[in-house]
Parts: sequence; C-alpha cells; structure tokens
Amino acid sequence: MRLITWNINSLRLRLPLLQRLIEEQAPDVICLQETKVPDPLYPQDALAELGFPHQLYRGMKSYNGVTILSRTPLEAVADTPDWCGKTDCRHVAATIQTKSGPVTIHNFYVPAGGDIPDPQENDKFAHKLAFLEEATAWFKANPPKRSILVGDLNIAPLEHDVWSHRQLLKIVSHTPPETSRLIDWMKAGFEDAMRKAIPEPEKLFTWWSYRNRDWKKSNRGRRLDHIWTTPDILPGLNTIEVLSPVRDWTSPSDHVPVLMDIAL
DNA sequence: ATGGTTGCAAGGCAA
Repeated sequence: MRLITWNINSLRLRLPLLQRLIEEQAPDVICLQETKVPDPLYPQDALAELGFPHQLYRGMKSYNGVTILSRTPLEAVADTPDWCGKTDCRHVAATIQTKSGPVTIHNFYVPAGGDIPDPQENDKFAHKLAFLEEATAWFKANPPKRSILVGDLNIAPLEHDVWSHRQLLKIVSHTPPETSRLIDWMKAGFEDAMRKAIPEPEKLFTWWSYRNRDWKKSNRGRRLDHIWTTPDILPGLNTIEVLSPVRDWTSPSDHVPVLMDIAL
C-alpha cells in the first residue's frame, strides 16, 4: 500500500496540486489535514474523478479539517472521541481491507498551540498539551493493532527534526513539555516509521515557514508531520519519502507530503 | 528582538 499524508492548507485551493501529486505518485490512500472546508462544501465529485471515490471527512468553516481518501472502500471507525470536547475536526479514522487483513488508519491534526509555550498564559498551548494527554490515554485504553497513525502533529520531537535544536527549545513545536508528551503518545502502541527508515542524525523536515524568502536556501525546517505504525505491521515497511520538491510547486502549502510504501 | 507570509473571508485570527 502506498499512503501519503499531507497538510494541504486548503483542500479547495490546492486541488490542482493534489491532482498533480496523485498523477506523479499514484497513492492508494491519502490523508489530508487543514482542509478548511465545511462538510457540505467538500469536493466529493472532483476527488472521485481523481480516482478516490471513497472519502471520509470531518471539516468546518475556515479552520482545521481532516480527510482520508481511498481507491478502495473505507469503513469509519465508530466511537472516536470528541477531543477536548471541542468538535473542532482534528481526527478521523477508518479501516481498509488489505491482502493480510484489515488495517486501521488514524489521521490527526494536533493543535498548533500558539506562540507562548506556557499553559497558564496561553490557552492554545494548554489545549495542545491536553489534546496530547487525551490522545495518549485513549490509545492506552484502546491498544492499537494493525494500525497506522499519520498527520500534522505540530511537534518536532527529536534533535534533528529541527534546523537548530538549541534555538528552538523554547519555541512552540519543540519544547520539552510537547516533545515528551508526543513520545509518550507514540509509546502507547506505535513506532516512528519515518525515523525507522531515515534514522537520526539525518535532518528530516516536512514544513518550512512561508515567512522565509527562500525556504530551500535558509532551510529552517521542522518535522511536524509524522507516520507511525504499530509494530505488528512495521516489518512490511519498504519506503518513506518526504516529497520536498512539492514545496516549490505553484502556490504551495507550507507542509510537504510524506509518502510510505508498506507491504500489507 | 523583531518581522517575515499565507488562507479564510471580508477584519483580524490562526498558523
């Protein structure tokens, strides 16, 4: 199975880029975050025409929004939590059938957390930490099997997941309260497939700010997007590729797609 | 230390 995860930063605006990505990479499953489209306006027909008639989506006006697209049928996972009681469209999960049996895919968009890394001063940071703790508790209570978890987790956990470990330790996305919670969450049943394929100390980034004149030259990136799998399916891992050239396509997202080939 | 850019949707907010 070829899976791509991508924070597309507006599904409707970037449908042409998604089409190019599909034509070039021919994925079987696509997980998108920051679709920024309310469910009634979701482009069902356009995505079906691109080869993805099976769609699970949870969107809202202006913000957030996640979707899973598949060439083959998806079955929505029932009874997923309403994280932090906010109904803010940050998680969708589905099961698909493979030769070796069903596999469950979780697609997350973790709160970015604002600018100030202090939960007392910044409600958005408090929300981020609470979200991470809720997710950890839920997976501990519901141990995952034959599962893939992807998404924009808005945290770069390892030293070489950021352009400068030292300069980012107090910057939201790389602070110890976040990175320790993200690793706790992963240890609730998953392994880091991206780092399995591309271990430290190789630098690995999936996001480059819009606020840099030349993203490639300054290369101040972070690994905010992740692919985790449960250990039972990880031996099938064949390829992880960060599709960095997409950052140079016309009117790009600030995140690039990450691709995984896994034998299932 | 600050500001730099983008999307949504029509002025700021979130990232």
